[in-house]
Amino acid sequence: MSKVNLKSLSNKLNVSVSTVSKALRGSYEIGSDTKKRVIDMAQEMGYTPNPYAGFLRNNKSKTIALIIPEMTNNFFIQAISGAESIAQEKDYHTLIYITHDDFKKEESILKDLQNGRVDGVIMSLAAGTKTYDHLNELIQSNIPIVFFDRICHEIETAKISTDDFASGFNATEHLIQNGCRDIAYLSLSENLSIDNKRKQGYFEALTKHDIKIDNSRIIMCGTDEKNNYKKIAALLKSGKKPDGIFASVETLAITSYLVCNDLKLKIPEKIKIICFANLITAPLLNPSLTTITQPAFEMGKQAADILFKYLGKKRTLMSNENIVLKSELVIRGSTRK
Amino acid sequence: MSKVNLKSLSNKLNVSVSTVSKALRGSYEIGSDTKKRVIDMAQEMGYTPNPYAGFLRNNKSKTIALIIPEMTNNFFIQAISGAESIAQEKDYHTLIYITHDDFKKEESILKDLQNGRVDGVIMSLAAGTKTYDHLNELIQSNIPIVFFDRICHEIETAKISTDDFASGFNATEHLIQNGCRDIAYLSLSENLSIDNKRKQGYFEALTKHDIKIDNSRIIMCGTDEKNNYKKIAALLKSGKKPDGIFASVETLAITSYLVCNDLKLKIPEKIKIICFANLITAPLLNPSLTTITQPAFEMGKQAADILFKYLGKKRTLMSNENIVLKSELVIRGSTRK
DNA sequence: TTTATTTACGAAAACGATGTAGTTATATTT
DNA sequence: AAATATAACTACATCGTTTTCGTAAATAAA
Repeated sequence: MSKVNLKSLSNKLNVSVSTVSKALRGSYEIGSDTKKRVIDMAQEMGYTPNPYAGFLRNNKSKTIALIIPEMTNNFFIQAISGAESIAQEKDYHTLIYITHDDFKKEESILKDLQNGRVDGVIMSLAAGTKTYDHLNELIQSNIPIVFFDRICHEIETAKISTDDFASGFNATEHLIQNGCRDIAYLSLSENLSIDNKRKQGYFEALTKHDIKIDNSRIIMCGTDEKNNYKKIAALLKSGKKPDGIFASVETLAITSYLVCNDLKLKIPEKIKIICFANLITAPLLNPSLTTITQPAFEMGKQAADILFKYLGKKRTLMSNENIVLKSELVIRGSTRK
Repeated sequence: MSKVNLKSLSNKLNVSVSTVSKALRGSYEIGSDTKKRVIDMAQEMGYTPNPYAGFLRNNKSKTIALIIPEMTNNFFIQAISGAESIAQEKDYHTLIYITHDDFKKEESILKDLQNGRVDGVIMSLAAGTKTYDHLNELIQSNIPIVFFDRICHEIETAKISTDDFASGFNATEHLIQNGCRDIAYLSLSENLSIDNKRKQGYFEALTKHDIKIDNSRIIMCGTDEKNNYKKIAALLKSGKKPDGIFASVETLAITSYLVCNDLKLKIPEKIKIICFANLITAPLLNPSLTTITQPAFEMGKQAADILFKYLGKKRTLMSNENIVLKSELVIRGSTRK
């Protein structure tokens, strides 16, 4: 199958390459009969433009990048699903990158995007990210970034997040109201602002209800499941185990459930669990899991919307919008009094 | 930030563009001192090559496409996760497309890929796909396709699947051995070979155990959750409801659970459920869900491996490999006798 | 009829990187 | 010293588009 491009079309039709190009783009410069001839022939020969030629010419790739920390978290799946749906609507293509919460990987991915491979980036920070030079460099290369969920306050750009402080507060207060007095907070990473805000909300609720803050109840988990299991198991095996667990992310709640299963610790009788999660199976778990559920799909959509709004305009600076959506506390069996 | 490209580098260094290019690619034609000068300057100015220029020149994009039917299925998430991990290893970029099980969408996505946007495609067919012209066209445009799971037998290329017939047989026999005599099969789509094979396995097991095949027990579900709910609810509300359900995909089992919850139908006492699934929460459900679990991550990896092996070689035809991995039957509470 | 305008097209220069085919020097061989 | 080889570079065409700038013919205005 020989290549069909503008040149081969122009040969067949005995017109110039520019005429073919203009005809296909519907330029007013081309007569309507010629236009039809060209379009028909293009159809017949199955012409599709070489995307990269156009990108090179216009410095526009019609491609965006989605950068997420991991795939084993329904929140991110739903969020990229939302972003992808908008991209598809806008006839954009979507590159996906997983950082596995590794700073080095995030850095190298961004570097790879610097020279115009994408028109824009939608991302959520890796847990391991503490410095932001790589982000600034990308923006200085004229590639806009929209953050969602794990946003970076230090960068001036658009950010979509949820009311993490309030949610952390509500989750904790919900546990307290259902009888918990000694609540452990399972943290994913100290680097993440969302984690810190959730934790601040947790502190605030404890304070409000006159419960002494005990820093040993902040369990520093991470991305290594086995390690998390060990830490949570140690917590729940200890003599003075907590009566409530507030897991900052989905996987930590799942691991907590597994530990409780293995230790034959009854939820919610012996310990109550609440968790940030977008699990479809949350209502079907044993017991059903009380969650703070973020509007993940909507967040992805809005992130994409903002990005495309910006891409439509010409080269102003991306504004420092800070969109905050509300999460929903869905009360289920795991926190029953 | 003005653009840094070969030309701007060559200006700074007072050498030609070709020298810069060759120096950066380590050509033997360039003296070692010049080489160092160039490389240092490139480093200093933060040069990264414009990807599209190279693609245009070499007709290679270092990009692959992952095309999947949906994201609300952990199988696909794990599979693309596996494929992405290999792509990242090989320094390839990964475009992702969701067909939402829609043939038209699949068709238009493939058309969009035809002119060299990607070097290869890894995909799973949409449930709505019955004709394969769009697939053949892509291959004729010299873009190789590797199928996984929802493979297309009609196309000569590499395919990664699991032992669906055997799994269907085993799942059904497992139900029978635990006392079921009237098993409903929840089908996703008649178009999909995997669905048909699973169903054939189901038939075979029924026959082996002298259970009459009843075609009204084949419930044609689809991608519309609400509709599935209605159909399953109708099935379980009817006077002669089945004593076992074999769900061909994850979501159908989840919906079945929801229906049973709402109808207060006890699993596994009143009805047993088994399902193809890659749910992390399967052991935590109420009751824990017996699954046939496919090696999804491994399938994605192998699909990518084969694709890259082919991309490494020069332009032979893609061989008609048919790799079949084994799924695992994980017995849990939902099929307990 | 002469001059301006419109219509419909073509030539050619980008976009940025690569690689072939020169072109100088310098070094080596005869 | 002349011929040849080698080292180290440069010029330029190329990939497939898009787009600016021409330009010729046809039409309209003077």
